[in-house]
Amino acid sequence: MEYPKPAVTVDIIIFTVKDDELKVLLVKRGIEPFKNMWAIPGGFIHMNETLDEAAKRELFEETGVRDIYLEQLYTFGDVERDPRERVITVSYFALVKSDKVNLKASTDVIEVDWFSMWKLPKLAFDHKKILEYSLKRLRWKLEYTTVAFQLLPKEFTLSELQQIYEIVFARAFDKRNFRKKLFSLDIVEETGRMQEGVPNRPAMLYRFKGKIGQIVEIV
Amino acid sequence: MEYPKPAVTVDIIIFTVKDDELKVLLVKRGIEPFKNMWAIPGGFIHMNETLDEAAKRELFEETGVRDIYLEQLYTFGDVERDPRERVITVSYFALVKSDKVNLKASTDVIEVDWFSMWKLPKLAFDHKKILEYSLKRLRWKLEYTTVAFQLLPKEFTLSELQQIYEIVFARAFDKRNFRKKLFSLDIVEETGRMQEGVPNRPAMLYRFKGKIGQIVEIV
DNA sequence: TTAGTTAGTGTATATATTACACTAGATAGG
DNA sequence: CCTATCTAGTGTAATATATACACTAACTAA
Repeated sequence: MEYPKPAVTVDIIIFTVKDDELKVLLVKRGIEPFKNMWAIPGGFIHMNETLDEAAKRELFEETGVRDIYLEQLYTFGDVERDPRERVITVSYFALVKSDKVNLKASTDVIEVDWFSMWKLPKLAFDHKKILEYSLKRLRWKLEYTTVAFQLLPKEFTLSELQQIYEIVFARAFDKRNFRKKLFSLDIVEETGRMQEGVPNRPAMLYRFKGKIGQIVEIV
Repeated sequence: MEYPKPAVTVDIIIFTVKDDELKVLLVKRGIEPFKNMWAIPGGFIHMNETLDEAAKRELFEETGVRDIYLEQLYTFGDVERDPRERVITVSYFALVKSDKVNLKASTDVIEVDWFSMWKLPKLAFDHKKILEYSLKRLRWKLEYTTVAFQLLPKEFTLSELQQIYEIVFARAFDKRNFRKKLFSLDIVEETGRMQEGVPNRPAMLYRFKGKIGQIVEIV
């Protein structure tokens, strides 16, 4: 080993939509530096796993969820971003259905919780910057690809889908235009079944028939 | 140092348009592994520089060019991508005007040259994969941002600009529609001066009046 | 039976995209 | 100096896409 090497971590920005809000999963650190402060979950990579594998492992450790939409976001490598030593972090972002998630404090973590993107606590390291960046990417992804369906169950109503978009973009869309555009893309189909147990007119249930992440302009 | 750490490099995909072709700068390696094979230029990061700084330094070392459009592309971290040891590489891509570039073989490099993207030699490491990815990003960038102006001198004709697009996308655009769209974006202005010394009708010279990298749909 | 709630639907207007062909201004060569 | 060659520069009609907008339908709860 000729030269000193930086440490390399992966950080996973895990988004969900829950209680009509865009939320992100944060962990309260149990160790220094930034002990007792909230941070994006992550950890050091192992020498025998790829970056994607490290990200999947971390995601599973934090949420118990596998086989979810996960993509590399950006690599942050400022010299002083970790006060202990040089640490470069490869960030990933993931979209999960919140009801599938089993929050469990893991090693070096005191507490795990969902936070509204509009009411974030003070964050460790440069994690505020990372979250700002990830919101931009999330919006881009929803606008130009089909990743939003990751946030919905297999069968969903069109109003639920539209709500995801309204929550992430923090603005309203026109119902008729939203549907017109969606149908023109030919990525959803009727299941033939209706909502049950709702206190108002039940909506048709649809299913996604495209490919997650495929590039189409949705809104 | 508690855990083993991977080495971290930056690789710079340096694009130019030259002789009516999209070209990429490659170096012939002077050391093992992959000695005498062509590769994307790059090198290990220093402990006291950020990733962006490392990329700028490498770019300058290979080309003598500074202050050029440079952006992070993707981080590649497969376990076996370097046969010696675990190496993670953060790739960047840069756009340069080829006439500003001063090719000079640097440390561990036998030879430096431009290669057409359509006639690439066999490449070291996973560099073929990296170049394929970078072409996608390049096209995306030209389509949705103003980075193409980085490939042109301060004053240029609209045909020269259109040619950049035709070369990168490997297809023809309609001259009238290309100009109509361009003018509607309000990102170029006439200089009032004309081409000189051309053996045909001289074209108006324009200058870019937008901001490099700003997001606008160009084609 | 009524009030409250969400589902579902169509049209007209404005804007953007596409396809397409000729004239203008310069040089080079006979 | 005339002609051929080359690239510059320009407009319109047809089509496709995006936007703005309001009422009726189906269900539950009181």
